[in-house]
Amino acid sequence: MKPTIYDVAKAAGVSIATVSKVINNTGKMRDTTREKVKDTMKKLNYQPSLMASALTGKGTETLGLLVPDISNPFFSQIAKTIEDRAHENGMSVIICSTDENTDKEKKYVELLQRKHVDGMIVASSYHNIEILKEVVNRNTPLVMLTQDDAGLGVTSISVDDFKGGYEATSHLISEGHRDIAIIAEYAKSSKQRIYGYLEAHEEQGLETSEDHIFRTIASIENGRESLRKIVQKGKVPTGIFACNDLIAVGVIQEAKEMGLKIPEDLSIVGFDNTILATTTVPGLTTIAQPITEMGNRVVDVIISEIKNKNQTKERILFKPQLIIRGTTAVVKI
Amino acid sequence: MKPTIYDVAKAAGVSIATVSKVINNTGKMRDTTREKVKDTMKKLNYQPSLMASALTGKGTETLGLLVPDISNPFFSQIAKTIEDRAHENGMSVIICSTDENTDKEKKYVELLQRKHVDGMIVASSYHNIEILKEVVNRNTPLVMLTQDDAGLGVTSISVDDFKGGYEATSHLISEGHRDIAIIAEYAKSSKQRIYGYLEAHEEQGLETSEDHIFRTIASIENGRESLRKIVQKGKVPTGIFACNDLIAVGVIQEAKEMGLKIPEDLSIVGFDNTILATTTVPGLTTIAQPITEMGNRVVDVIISEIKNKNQTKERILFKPQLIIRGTTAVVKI
DNA sequence: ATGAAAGCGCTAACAT
DNA sequence: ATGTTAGCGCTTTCAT
Repeated sequence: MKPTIYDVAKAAGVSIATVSKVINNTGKMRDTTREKVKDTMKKLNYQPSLMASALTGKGTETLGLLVPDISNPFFSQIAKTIEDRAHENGMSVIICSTDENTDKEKKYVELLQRKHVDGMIVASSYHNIEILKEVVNRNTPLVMLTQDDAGLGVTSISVDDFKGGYEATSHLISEGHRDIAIIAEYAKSSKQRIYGYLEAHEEQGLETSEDHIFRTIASIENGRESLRKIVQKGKVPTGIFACNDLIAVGVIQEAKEMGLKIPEDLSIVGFDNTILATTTVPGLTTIAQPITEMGNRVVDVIISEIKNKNQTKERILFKPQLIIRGTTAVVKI
Repeated sequence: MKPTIYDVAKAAGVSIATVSKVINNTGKMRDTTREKVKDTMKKLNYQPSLMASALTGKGTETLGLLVPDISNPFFSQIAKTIEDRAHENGMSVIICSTDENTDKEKKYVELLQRKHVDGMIVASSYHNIEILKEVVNRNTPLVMLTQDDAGLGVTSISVDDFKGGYEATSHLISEGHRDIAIIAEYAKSSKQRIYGYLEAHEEQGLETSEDHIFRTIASIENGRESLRKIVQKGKVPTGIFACNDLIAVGVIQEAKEMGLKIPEDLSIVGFDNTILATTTVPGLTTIAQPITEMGNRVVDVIISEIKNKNQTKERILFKPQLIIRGTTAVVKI
């Protein structure tokens, strides 16, 4: 079965200390010895146990990533860049989908701690703050992605949600829309997007009303349902700002089934600029998050925190970018 | 910092053996003792180290999952169900995207072994068979997903690719298409789909030619490029069977830019039935893989292999299902 | 019913 | 230059 350091030592005729040294490329020794050990490692197909070494104080070289749902394209896309960057740095990542469920979050966070992950990236939004605080107290580097720091005093990386909401809404307003609904998520980030939505209206001296603000959880089905709710409320708005692409797609699909023409009868702006935004017809006008940059950055940050703890914490906001495609147009009079 | 079993033992006034027993719910002891220990575990917020226990022979409660690319919706969707099912069974999963790169596969497989994963699910297609053999030899349960067993003698779970290819093609043929191209991947599964494509033709006494078989790697961009190549070759076929939805979407997009009407000028069938198939316009006719069932099944299998090794190995084929949407129509005369 | 102690595979000080 | 040894946090057998 799996050879251990002892097997290698015996086969190479040296002590385990020597083997350990060649594994870690530390210490000094005769070149011939090093070669001999390397050879026998290869011959035995020896693979040092990361668990054993982690137990002696070294890291586990694994990162934990908490997302709401890995099957949501936004998260799978960002997970991919996180994974790539992590591997470039010799780390792998355990992905957990919380389904925006506080119990699951708790369970997964504890699990990740028991697995001794070297750091945790939290891109999931429902929080049991106490749990996360525990993590921080226990000195496990933790950074928030797509989220504010929830009062934890950790660094957070996200897009400028306020600005994104502002730009999405301003675009609609500039096209003449005066009756704009917003479908947000429950997450904090959505709150900022709502504020941006409000700000854009206010700036133009436009009224807003609670009636135009809807909330749901990200999924195509929920997007459809939201549109149904909006329509039930009475007058159909001319524009909808959906706080993510998944919801926007749902709105598009439902609108079509209702016989609403897009963008003639209804303009839609999404958020995220995932792969979905390019596959709808018309293409989805949306607010792009710099997914790759954010993913890379978050692992850079967490790795530097792992290397030398107590880095200064920051709140990093990336610039959102309005991508105009076909789901928005000048409002019909 | 993190409390250990010693801290708990000391605080509770018992030995670590006793604490271990309550952690694992083994052995007998006075109820009061058990309670006392439980209480102090709670008070100290103690979380047993999985690494330490793994080192003593228990499992790591971790599964490794190798996929070509987690940002491909098919894989992120199946990863989600795998993750869910795994967690239901107290296991978490480390996901690695190989990018269909043999070197990466090798690197990740070794990594996963060093991390002592209890089992590995391989849904990635380019194989360094030797590496995988090593895994099997070392007695780490391994099951192939979406792939045949590559001569490893392990159980494999996939859709019936041959049948899927046959049905996709037959559908096109039944709509009157006589000039059908196929865009496949390099994977083994694609080979089966090609055979299905061939079979469907043969059954109808229709000619086929190598000229109509194209290969690429799954991505929208490669789908677009493939269509360009097909067009360059001369006569544009009336039907295209793309071996996955991503490629199909690329074909649709490129076709539109070329001014080709879908399905009037070109009928398209995809494969997978991912979220993308519902967002295109028209909706994508595609071959559905039972993603949830396959995902659940694969973890059930691997878990039973982990529990009692040497399960009988099988080749499990799920039934594909043709989902007719809007990208296919009777051929124009 | 409870505890002492050996051992899992490795690292890192300390000897030689 | 190389080896000895004491942990790391836990499980498990064997005593008590």
